[in-house]
Amino acid sequence: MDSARRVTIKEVARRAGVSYQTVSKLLNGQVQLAPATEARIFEAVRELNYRPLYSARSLRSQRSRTLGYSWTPTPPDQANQILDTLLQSMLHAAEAEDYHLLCFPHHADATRQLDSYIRLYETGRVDGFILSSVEYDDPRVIHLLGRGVPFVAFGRSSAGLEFPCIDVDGGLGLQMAVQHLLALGHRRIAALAWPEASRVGENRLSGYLRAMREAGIEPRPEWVRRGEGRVAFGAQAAAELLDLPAEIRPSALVALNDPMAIGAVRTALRRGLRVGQDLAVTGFDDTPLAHYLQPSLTSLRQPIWEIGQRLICQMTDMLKGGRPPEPACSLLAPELVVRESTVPGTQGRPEDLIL
Amino acid sequence: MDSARRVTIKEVARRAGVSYQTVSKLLNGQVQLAPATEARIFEAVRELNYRPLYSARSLRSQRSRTLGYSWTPTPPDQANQILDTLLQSMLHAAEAEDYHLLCFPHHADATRQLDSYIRLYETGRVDGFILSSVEYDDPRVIHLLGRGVPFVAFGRSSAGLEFPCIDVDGGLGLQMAVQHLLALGHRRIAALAWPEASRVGENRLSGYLRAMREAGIEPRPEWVRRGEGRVAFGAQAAAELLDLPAEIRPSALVALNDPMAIGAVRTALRRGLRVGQDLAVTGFDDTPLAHYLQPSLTSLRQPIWEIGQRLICQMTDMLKGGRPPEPACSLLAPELVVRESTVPGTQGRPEDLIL
DNA sequence: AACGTTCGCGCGAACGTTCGCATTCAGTAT
DNA sequence: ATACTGAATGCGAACGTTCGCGCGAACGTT
Repeated sequence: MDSARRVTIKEVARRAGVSYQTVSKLLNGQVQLAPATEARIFEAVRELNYRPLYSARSLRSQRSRTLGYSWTPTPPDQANQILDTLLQSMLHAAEAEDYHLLCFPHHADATRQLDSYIRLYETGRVDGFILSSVEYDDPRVIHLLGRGVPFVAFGRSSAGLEFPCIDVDGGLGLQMAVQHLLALGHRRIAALAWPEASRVGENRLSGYLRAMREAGIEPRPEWVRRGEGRVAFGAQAAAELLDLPAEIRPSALVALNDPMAIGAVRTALRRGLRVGQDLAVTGFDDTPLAHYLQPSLTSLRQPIWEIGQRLICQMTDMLKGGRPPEPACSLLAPELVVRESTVPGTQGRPEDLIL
Repeated sequence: MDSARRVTIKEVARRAGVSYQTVSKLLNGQVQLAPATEARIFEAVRELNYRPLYSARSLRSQRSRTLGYSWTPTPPDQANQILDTLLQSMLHAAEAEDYHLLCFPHHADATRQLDSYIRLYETGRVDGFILSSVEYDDPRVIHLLGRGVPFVAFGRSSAGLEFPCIDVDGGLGLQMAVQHLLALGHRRIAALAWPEASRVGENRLSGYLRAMREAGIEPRPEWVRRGEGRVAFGAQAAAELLDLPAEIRPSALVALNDPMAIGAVRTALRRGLRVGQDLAVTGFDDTPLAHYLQPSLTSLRQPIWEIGQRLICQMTDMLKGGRPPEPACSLLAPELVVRESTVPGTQGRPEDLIL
């Protein structure tokens, strides 16, 4: 029963009356054959249900048509809506390019983690890697660059290192948020930001400053509050902002992430303010929750699907051309999702609302 | 620069002064060598930084040491906290067994999806599959069983098909929830259930009935409400239950999933009831949200990490033994996570609470 | 008629490993 | 001495494919 011998390319060739190398070349599109022979071969392939053996192709061609991917796991008490979408989009893009994704576990120990990358590459299991959660001076980036291992990263690293990557243009995102608020008539717009050490944070904040200045408004120092990006800080910072004298009290605020925005909304509600009218609020990241909150939260959605597509395509392009990794970093625009926290009565599915 | 020629096993052998086949056997643990030779070989391996080429091993040994995994994506507006944990746990278990996971995209078209599975197996890219989201008479199960392709499933299928699988004992979970409520003194306990067509639902519900009867309480028909497992239904069903005459009005209810439990909590709060005292509520699945709600929700957590481990180990065991897939289905107990919706003042991180 | 050129296909040789026996050699029993 | 044993290593042969080159025939061109 298990004696189902594997169908090899030679059997196909014999049945089609050609040499097996010819079959190989036809299937790899490396040669133009007489229509008759071509048909005979395809028919033989179909009849025998021939499938080329992966390991044999890989051994001979010295390519695995496989990319490695590993990610830092999310703590179980908070969901990662990114991962699912990103993986699916990468998998689909990879399939279209006839590539596959090999996933391997994350290790907290950097040496161990690095060893996983190196081993996969040196054993020829993968042709390259997709990196995510890239940190400043990420050791993976340093070592992979050093060994000439092809990779594409989701997220930029520090200025010193140059490598191909895809990232979301956070500055543009905040610019969009501010312009949205300006269009609604707001003039006194504040920002809830991270500490200055954060590159992503400074990048996003710069978009706020830029948009304000472009509108001819010099953002006051009091309007920029910095702290850790959690709900509690957002609530407290919003309280301080609302306590400012009326002539400089913000009527709107942009937060660099959703939790801070949620905190700000809570403060406003507690003070009996109408969110979206007395105080408009925007977040960043578009937490799945943002949709279900009361009021629902205007936020900036990262184009995850497109990011996945680009990561894979950039990678396969690199492998195709055999070009050295070009340090081009593509920036993608986030999408402003307008909801009730800036325009009341916009939408929401109140029947399924959480609390 | 790219002329870094691959180090082969023959070079290692030459340097160690043995035949290359001996090196192979030593590295695969198939032979006992004289300590001196063994040391020489290991040293040569280290000095040359030799790594066996994956495709060559795989070609010769006819094994890929790789498992395929595909999953149905979650709609982007709701997060899937399972996926991340399950993947990581499977990846770690696989690594321990020297296996890898090859992920491939989901296709809505069943034929296309099936073709992905078959192709991966027939090209020798994978030795077997891990299946999740198994449906009734799942076509994947039918075809894989028919072709003798090894696989292990997360979740049982219909009674007609027998195959190796891991599942969570939902009945036991509800039994635990009910026993928890009984221990708190509740006697009139209702259940929010799914329509009868659901196998998972009937399984969970049976645990409710069993626990009640074991406690000498015959559950009244009015106490079992069936509907789609959403927040809205939970809210409505809870309202109906709370409108029952005092002598049969429930003081506690178990929901077969978290959204229904959340709906019930909302109804209770709107009526000014103290949740956890006037009405105790339990959910199922332990949504990440359950932790952050006000009041936080008592729920049943699926042992995802252990499920991943078991899936992989059962799979590798099967491949090791070459045994035919034994249709044993392991059931794992969920964990009851007690929070404020049954025992007020238990915990919660109010400072980070959403709304 | 002799000469390139292109087309269609074939041939030998890898690719780097593991498999299954065969062989050697020392030690022990006959 | 001879034959037997087991431990330590070697040897040839796959595994199924792609690579690179070559060769004959058909085709137009001088």
